[in-house]
Amino acid sequence: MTGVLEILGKRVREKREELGLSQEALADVCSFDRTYVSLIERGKRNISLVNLVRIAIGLNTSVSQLTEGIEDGSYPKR
Amino acid sequence: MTGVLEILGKRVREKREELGLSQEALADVCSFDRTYVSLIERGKRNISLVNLVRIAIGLNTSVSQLTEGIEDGSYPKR
DNA sequence: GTGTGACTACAAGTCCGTG
DNA sequence: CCACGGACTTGTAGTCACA
Repeated sequence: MTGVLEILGKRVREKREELGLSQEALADVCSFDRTYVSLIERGKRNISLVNLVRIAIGLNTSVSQLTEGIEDGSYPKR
Repeated sequence: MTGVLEILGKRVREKREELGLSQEALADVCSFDRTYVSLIERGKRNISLVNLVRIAIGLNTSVSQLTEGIEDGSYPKR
């Protein structure tokens, strides 16, 4: 019963490493702080939709791909 | 360029009306305030991922469906 | 039944640093 | 190169009275 944020973070990390980017490099592309990318990947931040789009673009993917199947068995704990 | 929030709001409204729900009824299902649903549908709120999941569940759909193709601002696209 | 502005509390996000 | 922390500013969450 992993939370949605952990699932997303895991996918972001996978995608990022596929592209051979460091957290800093990704942060640079998305104009995020380097520590923020770290927080997202570890599921520590409840990312907003517009930032989700920025990340998706930086990873050369789409929001719907990043969030595919994310609601199954993982209702947010608020 | 139409913002991603407007696109999302439009889809939420479409889905909601398809189900024959009022904003109040949807808000009830998602445990949101009635006015918050209104804000989302009008694209006035940069909704977070966990709330996106709640809305998706309340609408009997998925986050990835709601966010399909929103990153390039090309809404209808077919 | 819905749109809107305003409001407060707290999370998001930045910037400095450390091991 | 990354995890993590402290201190800080910006913005969202969530709600209300009223249009």
